[in-house]
Amino acid sequence: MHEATLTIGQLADRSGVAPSALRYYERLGLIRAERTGGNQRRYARTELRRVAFIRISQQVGVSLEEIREALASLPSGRTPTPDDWAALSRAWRNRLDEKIRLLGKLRDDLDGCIGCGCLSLQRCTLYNPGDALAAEGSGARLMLPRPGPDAA
Amino acid sequence: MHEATLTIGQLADRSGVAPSALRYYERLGLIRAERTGGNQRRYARTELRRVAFIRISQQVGVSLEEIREALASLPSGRTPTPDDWAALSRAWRNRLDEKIRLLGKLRDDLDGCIGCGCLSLQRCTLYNPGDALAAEGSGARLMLPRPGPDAA
DNA sequence: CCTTGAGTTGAAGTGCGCTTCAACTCCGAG
DNA sequence: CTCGGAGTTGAAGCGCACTTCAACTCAAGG
Repeated sequence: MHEATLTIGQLADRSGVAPSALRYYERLGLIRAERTGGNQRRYARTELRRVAFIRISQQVGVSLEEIREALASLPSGRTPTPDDWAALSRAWRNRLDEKIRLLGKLRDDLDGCIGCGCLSLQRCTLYNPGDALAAEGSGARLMLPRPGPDAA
Repeated sequence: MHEATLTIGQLADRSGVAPSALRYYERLGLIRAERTGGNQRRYARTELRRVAFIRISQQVGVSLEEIREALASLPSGRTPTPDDWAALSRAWRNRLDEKIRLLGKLRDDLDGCIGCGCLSLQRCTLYNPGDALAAEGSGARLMLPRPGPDAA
């Protein structure tokens, strides 16, 4: 009881993430696991934190690849300290702030567009997400929606 | 010569949405087009507004299916008036407000968690998927509680 | 030892939001 | 009338984030 490591089922239960997803994360290099003699995964408890970070980041709209890159900034040799995590979280916080700001702008623009009836026009600030984001965000690439790269 | 209707290429140029996407939207019932004798699509200019609404909504993280439902609330008989659009936009505005609120909460929680080191714990408000901050990105995924016979 | 439930793998499937392709038609300028 | 770019279709493919499946092994209780 309360052992040093977790089975995949235990990690799944505690994190709320399906085992299949955890295996998938591992394949992508987002989390790690040791193996028992019988080849079963055993997770260090710190992996719980990584999984939490992954899910939280996803809620902010970050892709797994980007999350992988972020996690790669954690020290590989030692167990990450609270400071290590704080550094990551700060970066995400900026992302959140920027995202909140953009949504606020979108909302205000939407209000404006209700009044002016310009909803269909490109010149409307609502309708040029790329420019609007690039023009103002020092935080760089934010919430470009899914549409393909050459939707031009 | 500023004609009454637009070809798919014209609509694509003016809306910034690829023709293939426009056909896809039509298949899903998000936009409509008349046909020429030769079976080519001709779009009423009001479709521009629908397309704009679609793209804006996607930025807020709404799925095409939900957008379809929203658009279905527009009057089918007549051309939607500014008031019709305003009603839709108001609903979206609420959505934006809610989303902004959730992101703010996420940010504050993240701050709190940096301090308390609870990033890995379920009791952390960050980690409660119930809020379904659906994020944008590839298809709004709900963080479904794991399917399966947990209860069984 | 036997059984049972949890875990293992690679491969294939799913859903969304499209894009690409092949094969064909339309339409307007010359 | 010819030509070529724009348009048409259904079917297939893609990228992401997973899930499901089949076939198998492991681990622990009786």
